[in-house]
Amino acid sequence: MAEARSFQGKRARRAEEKAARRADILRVAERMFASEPYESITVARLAREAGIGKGTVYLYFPTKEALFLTLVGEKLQAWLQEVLRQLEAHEGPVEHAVVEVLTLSLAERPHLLALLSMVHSILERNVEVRMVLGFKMGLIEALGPVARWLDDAMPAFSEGDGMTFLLWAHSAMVGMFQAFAPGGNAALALQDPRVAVLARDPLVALQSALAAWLRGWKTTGAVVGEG
Amino acid sequence: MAEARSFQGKRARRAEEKAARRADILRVAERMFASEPYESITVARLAREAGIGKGTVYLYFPTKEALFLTLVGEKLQAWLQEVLRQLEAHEGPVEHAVVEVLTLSLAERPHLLALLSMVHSILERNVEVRMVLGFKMGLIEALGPVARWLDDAMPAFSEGDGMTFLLWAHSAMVGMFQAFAPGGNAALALQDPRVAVLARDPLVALQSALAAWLRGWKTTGAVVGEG
Amino acid sequence: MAEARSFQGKRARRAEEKAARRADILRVAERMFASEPYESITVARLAREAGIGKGTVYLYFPTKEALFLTLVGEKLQAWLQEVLRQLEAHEGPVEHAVVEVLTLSLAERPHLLALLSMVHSILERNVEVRMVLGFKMGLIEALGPVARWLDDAMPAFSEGDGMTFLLWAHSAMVGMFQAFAPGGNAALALQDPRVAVLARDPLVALQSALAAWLRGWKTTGAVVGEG
Amino acid sequence: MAEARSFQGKRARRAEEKAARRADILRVAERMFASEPYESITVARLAREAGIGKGTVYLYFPTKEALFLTLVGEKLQAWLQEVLRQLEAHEGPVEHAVVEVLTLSLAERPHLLALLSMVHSILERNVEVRMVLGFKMGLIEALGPVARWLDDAMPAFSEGDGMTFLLWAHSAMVGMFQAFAPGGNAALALQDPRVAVLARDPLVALQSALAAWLRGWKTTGAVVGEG
DNA sequence: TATGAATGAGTATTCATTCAT
DNA sequence: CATGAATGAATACTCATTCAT
Repeated sequence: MAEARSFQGKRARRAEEKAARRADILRVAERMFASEPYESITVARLAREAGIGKGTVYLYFPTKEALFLTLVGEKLQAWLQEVLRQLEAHEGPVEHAVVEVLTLSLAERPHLLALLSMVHSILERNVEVRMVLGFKMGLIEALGPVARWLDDAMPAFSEGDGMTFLLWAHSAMVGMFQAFAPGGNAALALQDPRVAVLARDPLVALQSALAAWLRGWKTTGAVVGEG
Repeated sequence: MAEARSFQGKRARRAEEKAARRADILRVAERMFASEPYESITVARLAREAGIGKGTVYLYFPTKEALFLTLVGEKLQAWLQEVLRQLEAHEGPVEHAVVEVLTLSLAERPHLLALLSMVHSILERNVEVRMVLGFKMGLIEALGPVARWLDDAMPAFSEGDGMTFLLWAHSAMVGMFQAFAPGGNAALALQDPRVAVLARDPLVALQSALAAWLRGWKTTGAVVGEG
Repeated sequence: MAEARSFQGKRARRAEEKAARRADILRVAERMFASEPYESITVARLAREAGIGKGTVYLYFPTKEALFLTLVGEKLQAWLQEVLRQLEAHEGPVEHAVVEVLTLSLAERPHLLALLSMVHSILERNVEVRMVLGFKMGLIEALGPVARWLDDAMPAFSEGDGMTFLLWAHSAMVGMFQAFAPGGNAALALQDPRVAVLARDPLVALQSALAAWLRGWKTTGAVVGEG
Repeated sequence: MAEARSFQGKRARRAEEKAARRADILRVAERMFASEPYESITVARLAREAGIGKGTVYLYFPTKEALFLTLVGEKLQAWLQEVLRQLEAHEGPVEHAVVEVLTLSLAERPHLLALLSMVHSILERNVEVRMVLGFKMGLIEALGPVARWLDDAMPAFSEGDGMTFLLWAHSAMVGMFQAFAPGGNAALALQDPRVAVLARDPLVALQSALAAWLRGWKTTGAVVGEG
């Protein structure tokens, strides 16, 4: 029995170590992504910076894409939990709170938008359907509580409108980030005064857009996705 | 095939013939993009399907990216011109017309959204700043008349709001297309009933979102340049 | 008869024009080669700078290599003619004159060495045997008089030694130029003090080497090339 | 073929095994270069003939040029070591020994001259300065002992003359090889009796030229760096 | 003659992933 | 468990030359 416990202990310790190493890898990936584009991050360098072997990365994640998809999922869930927490503690008009909470919490996570914008390009290639599905189900799980809170708290919202609003918001976030905070040469081009009218602050634009949506909200009816 | 090879062996000596061949190449590119992702399109195959030599493609476009950027620009301008035409001929409430015209004309151009969603990934890499700038200036030129029409026709719009609305709409279009009409495995995953709540019709969503924006519109002030 | 003469005149004028245009092309090629490596010179740019069409270049030279081979031949012949002229007018010891004339006249033709060093790499590829042979026969024709002059004027030389010496000199010129006046990164590397011992002035080295050969000359016997 | 594939499937984990595989690659490169020009050798074929994957080549050498530069360096050092060994064991007049040793040892290494003649064309393009510098420093290290031996053993040599003589010899070797043992169509042209006077045996010419230099040697003074 | 539009061969290199050790 | 050596697929672009006009 002592032996068994010891074995259990070992396994537990092992499991802890594994989780820690997995977290390590994700942390390194996050740090790297903060300063360089996805394509320029090689698994070899990621492993080296994490102090492990290349092959070891593949003991924890089946592919490079899966690794970053996991990262996005975690950051997204953490953000949504924080959003829910802040919403539940809000004061003043709910519409105002919703807009504020969403945009301000996003401002504190500068890389989240870049990660989110990457999801579709990543999801669409090199990841198995099963994993995409897993990600999306995790997303629903994270969105759910916020959506339900919105359904309840927003006077103009009928059931399901919370989720619709969140999906719209997500689309706007991604679209505006790509348009107003592009990378590479597009960023340089945006600095030219001749195209100044196209240069907007992504978070300001998002804020205005979300507020307008809420002001003009009209329930969309029981929306159930097309098959 | 015979049609595609219509130019083979001939030499485009007059500006007219050269423009025709250029248009030919763009047409082939458009056709190919309609059925496969950008990355899988090789210049060699594009040339073969156009019935010309690889090198000939490079007589008309400096790079593969420039070719597709030109394609997007042309389709975008054509769409915006059509939008303006329909807006000027609209009947009934202007808000309703704006939403209808934008979404219905988009529905008639099934590949435009895919092209638009590609722009940022293309612009951000492999294209010279000068060319990005050229594209963006062309975009402004095409957006301008529509934006001004909106400024005038929309009671709730102050000067500049037309352009802001169009930029928001563009962002929403791109973001919603990526979220609701993804490619590859993401499309397959979206068909699973467990994530049905994430599966929306992109054009319906866009329509509702644009309408909500207009209903809730509150002038954003004279927004110029980056905030 | 008048008509025939007129025709002859036309032909003659045409012939003159052709020669002039051919010379034009060579002059432009020479100017370009003076400031950039052979590989970076494109026929298209050469034609443009000469104010003619690409195809026109090929009316005067069968290949790019042939064009430059012709250029080398002309410069080489001009140089050897000048060398002979100066040798015939020399004063003082003949050995000294030979070395001086060869190196000083070379110093006045800064690009000749680069052209000469190119010959073998060019000859070995893309030029028909017949043309290589023509070049070499022209070379013999130009070397001949100088070689014979050397045979006569140099006390230590037997018949044939003049040509042998010239061939040795040519080899040394090419070898030393490649070693001591390289292009690209090799030139940069040579500037490093750690390899200073390898950095020599090519003309000084050539001068010393030629002088040493003459001082130590011993007739090599009737050398007739291996078949 | 079986021999070439001796490593296939194995993994070189120890430094010893890695050195062996590296040597293997160099050996294959040497064999290929013996029968075809550098440009026609593709890394893909090199790898196939070595029984390894394309990528594996790049595990051992950063570029194709670096691979061949390494090859030249190794052969050159081996040759110079052999030269020094034979010089130290020479009998009879030192001048005679120097000429004999240099030319005869070269005759036993038929591909060395081709390799050496390639160096400048390779060094001048596609290789980083650092690597050129490394090559040149290795060259100095290999030349040094021979140069010093010459300084001591040759009565006519002052300090530094040994190195000067070796550099001259190197230039003559390269120049004469290119002139008298060309490749491609130039070789064919040289067989024509009309240019027989240009056809010399490169090693015989080198031998005579070196002997003449030594006979006529006059110290050049302490030559250091560029003149 | 002159033109320039058309052609198409040709290749080094990276990097995610596997699997022998 | 961990490692890192080995793998190999995959592709835009240039430019000398030709030949229809």
